[in-house]
Amino acid sequence: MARRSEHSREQLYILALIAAERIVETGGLHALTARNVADAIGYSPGTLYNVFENLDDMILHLNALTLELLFDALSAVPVTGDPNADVDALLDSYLRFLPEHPGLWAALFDYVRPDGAGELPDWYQAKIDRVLNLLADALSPLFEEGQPDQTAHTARVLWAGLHGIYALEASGKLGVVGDDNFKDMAKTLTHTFLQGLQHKNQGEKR
Amino acid sequence: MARRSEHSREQLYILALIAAERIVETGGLHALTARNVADAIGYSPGTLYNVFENLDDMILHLNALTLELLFDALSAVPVTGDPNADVDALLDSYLRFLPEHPGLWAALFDYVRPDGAGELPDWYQAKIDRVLNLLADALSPLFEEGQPDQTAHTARVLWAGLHGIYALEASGKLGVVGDDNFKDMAKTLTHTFLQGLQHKNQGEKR
DNA sequence: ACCTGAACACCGTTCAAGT
DNA sequence: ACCTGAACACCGTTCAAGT
Repeated sequence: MARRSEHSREQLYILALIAAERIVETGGLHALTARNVADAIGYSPGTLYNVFENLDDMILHLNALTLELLFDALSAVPVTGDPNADVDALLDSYLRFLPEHPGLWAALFDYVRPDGAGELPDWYQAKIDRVLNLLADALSPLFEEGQPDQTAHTARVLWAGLHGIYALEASGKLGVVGDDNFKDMAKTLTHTFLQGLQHKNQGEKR
Repeated sequence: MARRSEHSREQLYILALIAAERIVETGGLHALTARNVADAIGYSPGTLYNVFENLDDMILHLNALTLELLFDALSAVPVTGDPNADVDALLDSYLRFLPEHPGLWAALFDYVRPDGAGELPDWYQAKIDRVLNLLADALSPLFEEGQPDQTAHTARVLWAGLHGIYALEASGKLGVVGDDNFKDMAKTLTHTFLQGLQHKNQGEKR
């Protein structure tokens, strides 16, 4: 049968990702199946495997798109050079982004890759690094020059911490909570953490 | 057929959870299926549904057990009343616990409940609260009396933050990393956060 | 009362067959 | 070259039938 070619490979790619977002937005991560995506774009399951290696690969591409959108949102905030103000502005932008794309966010962080999936591909790694670098730049005035590793490490810690709050709080894993509580917790973490960074030198040696 | 009753309901319950731990330890969360657990304990899939409501319920019970084990480990650390020392001791105990039970930990935090699963049951919520209270107790000297809400909130933030580091770092979602890096990040978060708490009053108003 | 195992409605993935 | 749709080996869950 077939040879429809009503859409190019690139069109199928973007159609699939748009459908995937809608599906996960509507029915959660469990609804994000190859058959559902295929149905949504009017092709057979097999066609997806012409565009993506497998479902894991498709979700990876979806998540890469999310990281791009987040990068765009975060890179739009002006940098003043004051770490408190800059991190706060990034946080606000982040907190605005999340509720606009709950499905994408769930796919980015709730999705667990199969055991044999191996390391993240370089092109994906680069998208993560780009976001982390924005945060590291905002934090950098708190570190002496020539401590890029230390700065990057700190940015990763804060980013991971924020994710943890999202993962536990917004998904209800800590129990009874509204999702505005998520914002409070994110702000507590960020402000307290920044405060700690600024007083690190006065503290006792580890 | 059947009516073997070689094991009581309680025996089946514990057998299933032990098998579930071994399976997730060996083959990851994706291998944790009703059929695999049933095979491992020598019963048919249907029997599991006699003991548990469904697979979600089984994993919830597995996770409750993990929280109990963690509580036991954490509650064994002596409390001195010095928040720095006490939180550090809790952190060390936590960091020792994780690598001893990687499978249990993956089930606790990587498992995403289906959308229709509803709120966490009270008995499960209680297990979470018990662990969080240990952390809140250690932090309490940093807060004035009569601020139990503030203390609990802060404990949740730190706990969620640590989880985020585990979730992103130990699962490779931030990219190239060894798992000893996880410990470094956990310590950075905890120490910086504690430092921030101690200097909160001197800081500028939010 | 307890357990089985077949059945139902799903999965991800592959691939011969068609155009 | 591209797409289909059947096929394979799986899922979670239910339930008539057996002891």
